[in-house]
Amino acid sequence: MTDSPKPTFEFDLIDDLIHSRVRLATMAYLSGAGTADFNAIKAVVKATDGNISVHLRKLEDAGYLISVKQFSGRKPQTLYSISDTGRSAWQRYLKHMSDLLDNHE
Amino acid sequence: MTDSPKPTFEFDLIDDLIHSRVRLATMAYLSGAGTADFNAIKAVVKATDGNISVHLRKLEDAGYLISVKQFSGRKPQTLYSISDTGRSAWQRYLKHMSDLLDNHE
DNA sequence: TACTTTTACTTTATTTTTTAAAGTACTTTG
DNA sequence: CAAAGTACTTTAAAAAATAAAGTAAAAGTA
Repeated sequence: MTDSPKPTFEFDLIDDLIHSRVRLATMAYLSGAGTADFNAIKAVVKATDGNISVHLRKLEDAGYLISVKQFSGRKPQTLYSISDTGRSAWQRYLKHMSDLLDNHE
Repeated sequence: MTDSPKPTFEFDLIDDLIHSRVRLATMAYLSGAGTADFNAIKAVVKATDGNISVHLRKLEDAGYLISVKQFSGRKPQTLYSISDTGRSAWQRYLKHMSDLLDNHE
C-alpha cells in the first residue's frame, strides 16, 4: 500500500478543561504573561465578571492555575498564574492542536 | 521598543460551531475524507448515535455540511461532505488555531 | 412463518456547561 | 455622607452536550 503514515488525530485526547474558548484564551494569555490579575484576564478574554470568575475557578479547581489574593492599595486583587500541572496540560493541548494542523495544512 | 509584532490572538473569532470537540473531529475527518457516511463519522469521532446525529444536524443547519440520503443495498445511508461555506469556515478555524500556536511555539 | 435482533438513524429527556443577573463588601468621588 | 464605582462571588437562567428511548425497515433464527 502507498498509504501515508496517517498520523491519526486523537480527538478524545483534547483537554476539555482547556478547550473552552474562555479558558483557552485565559491559558494562552497567562502562558505568555506569567501572572495577571482578574481584570487583566477579564479584559483580554472579553468576558463579564461572573463569567471569567467561574472559568478561573474551574481552572483553579483543576489545579491548572494558582491564585494569590492580595491588596493593591486599598483594593482587593487576585493574581493568577499557571501551575506546573497547568503548564504541562497546556503543552499537551498545544501538541494536539499542532498535530491537527499538521494533518490539514 | 524591542517588542515583537505581538500578533494578538483574537479569541472571539473562534468559530464555536466548529470548536466543539465532536464537531471539530467531524470537520477534520471530512476535510480529509471528502465524503463519509453516518457510521464512519460516528466511528472516528467515537460518539453515540444520538450524539453524532445531533452534531451532524447542527453542522448541516449551519450550512457547513451537505447530506445526501441514499440506499446502500437495502439499507438507508446518509453521506456527508463539507460544503463550500463549511470549507472556508474550516480554513478560517485552522488559521486561528495556527495563529495561536505561532504565539506559543 | 413468526419472532427476535440488528441497523441506521431521529426524537426526547436528562445532565452538564455556559452565560447572565444579583448580591456582597468595601472604596472612591462629588 | 450619599451615590457611584471596584473586585469579585453566588445564584439563577439559558444553551449545549450527552444519554436514553423510539422508529422503521432489514436480516438472522427457530
